[in-house]
Amino acid sequence: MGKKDPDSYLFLDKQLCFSLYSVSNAMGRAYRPLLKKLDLTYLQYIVMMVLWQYSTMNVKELGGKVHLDSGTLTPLLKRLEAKGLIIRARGQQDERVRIISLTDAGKNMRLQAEQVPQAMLSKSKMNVDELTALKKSCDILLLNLNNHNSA
Amino acid sequence: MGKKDPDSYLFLDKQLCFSLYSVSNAMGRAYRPLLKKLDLTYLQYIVMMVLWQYSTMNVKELGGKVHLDSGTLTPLLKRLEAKGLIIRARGQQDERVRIISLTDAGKNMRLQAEQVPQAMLSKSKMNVDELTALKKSCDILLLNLNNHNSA
DNA sequence: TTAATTTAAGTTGTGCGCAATTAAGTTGCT
DNA sequence: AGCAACTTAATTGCGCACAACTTAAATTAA
Repeated sequence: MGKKDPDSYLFLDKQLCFSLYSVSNAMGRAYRPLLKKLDLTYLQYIVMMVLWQYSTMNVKELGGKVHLDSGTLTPLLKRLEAKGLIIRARGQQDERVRIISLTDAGKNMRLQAEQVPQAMLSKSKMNVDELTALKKSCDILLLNLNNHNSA
Repeated sequence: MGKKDPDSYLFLDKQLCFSLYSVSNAMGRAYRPLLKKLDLTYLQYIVMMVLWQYSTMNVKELGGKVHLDSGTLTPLLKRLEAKGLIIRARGQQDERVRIISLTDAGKNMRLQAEQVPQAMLSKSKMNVDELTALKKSCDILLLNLNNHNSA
C-alpha cells in the first residue's frame, strides 16, 4: 500500500510540500482583494485577529501564537501603529517588554473583518467538514515539523 | 453537521487558512538545513526540479508550473545563473523568450537532491497514505482558489 | 554587589511573492 | 508597409520570513 516509484520523488506533481506551498500562496492572493478594503495584509489581519481575541499581548506571546519572531513582527507592528490601529507600550515592571494593545480604530475594524471568513469559505468552494479535515491534517503536520527532529 | 458558532469565525485556531499558512512556513524552515548543503532556497530547489524533469523551459512555461510570474522568477533565475547552475538564453525564433536550461553543474546537482524528499518524509512523521490524502485536498483547494471566482 | 548569563525586542541583510509598470519584440489588420 | 494590439520578460516598490546579530534590561551567581 502507498508504494511509489523512487525515481519519481523529484517530480513536482508528486510532492505534498509543493501543493502546500502553492495553496498557501493562492490563499494569500485570494485574501488580498478582501483585505484591501481594510488596508491590511494577510499577516496584519492575523495579528489583528489575535488582538481582537486577547486584547493585549507582548511581542513574544504574539510570536508564539502566530509562529513568528520579532524579526518579522517588529516592523509589522510599527506599520500597524502607523495606521493608528494599535499601541506599542513598554511594560512598567519589565522595560524590555512591548505591550501591544488596540486603539478604538483597531477595535472597530473587527466589525468589517467579520465578513472576511465567510467570503473565503465561499471562495474555497469546499464544505466545512472537508475544510475541517484538511485543517486537522495540517495541524498534525505542523506539530511534527515544529518538534525540530534530528532526522 | 459541521455547524459552528458564528462568533468564533475570527478565532485563529479555527481557521484553516492560518494552519495552511503556518505549515507552509514550517515546511520552508524544515527544508532549509537540507537545502543549505546544495546552497539552494526552497523556491530555487523547486525550479531546479522542474528543469531536471523538463530539461528546458521558458519563463512563462516555468511560471505556469510553479504558479509564479516573472516578477518573482527573473531575479531568482539570475541568481541560479550566477551560481552556474542554469543558462538563460534568448529564443532565436522569438527574441522575447528566455530559454532556461541546465549547465552540467546544474544537472549533476540532481544526485545530491535525490536525498531531500526522503529526509522531508521522515521529518513529517506521517505515512505516505496520509500525506497523499492531504496533498489531494490541497490540490482541490488550489484549483478552486485559482479559478478566480467572483464570490 | 559586581559580574556573568539570560531574556526581550530591535536591526540588518537576503530572498521571495506579487501588484503595477515598462521595454521590447511579435502578430494582426487594413 | 504601417500601426495598433498583444505577448514576454524585466523592473520597481512594498511587505513579509528568517537567520544572524545587536542592544538593553532583568536575573542569577559568585
